[in-house]
Amino acid sequence: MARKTPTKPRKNASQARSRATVDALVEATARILVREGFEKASTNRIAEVAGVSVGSLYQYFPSKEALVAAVIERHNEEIMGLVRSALAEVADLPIDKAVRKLVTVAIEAHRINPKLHRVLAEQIPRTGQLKDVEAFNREVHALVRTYLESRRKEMRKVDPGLATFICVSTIEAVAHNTVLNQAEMLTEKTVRTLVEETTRMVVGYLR
Amino acid sequence: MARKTPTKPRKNASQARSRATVDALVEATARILVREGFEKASTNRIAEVAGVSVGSLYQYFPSKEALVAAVIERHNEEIMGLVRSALAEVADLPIDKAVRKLVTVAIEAHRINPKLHRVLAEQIPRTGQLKDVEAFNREVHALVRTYLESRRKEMRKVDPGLATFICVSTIEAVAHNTVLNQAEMLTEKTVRTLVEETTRMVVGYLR
DNA sequence: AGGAAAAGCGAGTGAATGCTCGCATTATAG
DNA sequence: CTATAATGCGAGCATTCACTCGCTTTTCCT
Repeated sequence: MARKTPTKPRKNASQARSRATVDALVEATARILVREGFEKASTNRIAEVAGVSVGSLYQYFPSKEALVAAVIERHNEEIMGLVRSALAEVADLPIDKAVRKLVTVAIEAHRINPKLHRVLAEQIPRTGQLKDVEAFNREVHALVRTYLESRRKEMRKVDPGLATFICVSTIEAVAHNTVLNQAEMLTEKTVRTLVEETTRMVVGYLR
Repeated sequence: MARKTPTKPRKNASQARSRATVDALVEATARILVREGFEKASTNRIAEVAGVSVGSLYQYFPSKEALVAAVIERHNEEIMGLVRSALAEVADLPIDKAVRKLVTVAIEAHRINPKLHRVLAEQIPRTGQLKDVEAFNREVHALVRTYLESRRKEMRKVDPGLATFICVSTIEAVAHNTVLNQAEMLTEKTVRTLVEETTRMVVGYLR
């Protein structure tokens, strides 16, 4: 005997098969977004690419939006993982070492899947995921700010909130533009130079 | 006697009335994008808001995309006007004065119409306007780079291309995030502090 | 084995929307 | 004033697409 009504309206995957279906759907959505663009990502096409029927799609996702949201969440978790562990790793290092690490990680994070990152950035406002992404942003700011405050001795007198804002904006922008504009023609040497220069700028600013 | 076929397929407005129609359409598109969002910007709705019929719309714009492109172009011209004149004004000034001015102008440019700026930024890839926006970006880079090269004496040894990239990215990001995140609660004092801090960072980096 | 629940199916529905086309109205030229 | 071009109109066509529903197949449990 099962809980609730026999026809569960939606969500929840209990058997292994259905979990695979859910994964396939999310994966297919991501692939289509990257390879064919947002407009081609119709529910029918997603189901087709996932090797699943539309009906099944709607058993796990109440709407197309929910699918895109799932992709966004997966991608954000991936990035936040990198950022969190970088900041933990860096907690006891002096400012210059820490900034260098953070710049490096920012670029790495953007390189995970640049095209997906781009498409998602464009689609976030549409999915009502703005709130979640803002939360994600606030977490980054809070973590960086905490670090900066713990290193006040090495720094000149600055408003920590303002300094965090400027540093995070700068690092994020350099990483973003580097990966998205300069396409895939990024030699290791170029990246290293860029990291050095950005680090120099930020560190110079902080002390 | 007129040139060409009597039924001109599209484009071109010769009489005053039709120029007004074109303007109304572009203006209506911008208003809808800002006030109701991209998805509400159907051709029927645009025509309605412009006080014009769909048929007339299609006499001047071959597609919905073309309309959005026109809005983008108008907005970009507005911004480029600011940027060009700022860079001209700044050509003979030392680095610190110049950077301060550029940061100020960047924030001003973003404040022209923040909501429109946001919506357009999201929609650009969809309209095939990417190329035009890249051109616009390249112009900014070229102008800044020329300035920086003319001031080499005041600077440490840096690759001018790299320095331009980092400076433009930074200034753009700070302006962007300031206007888009901090909403409209921007006191003049906050803005001034931000300009000072950003200027300090960039100038410190350059020399 | 057999029954029930879970998972899967896909043709079909209804609504939205980009765009066309034949006609009406307004402006211009002779 | 009249003919012709320019501009404007808006009902409706064609298409796309999110989503539903009745049904079949697979899995689980005893």
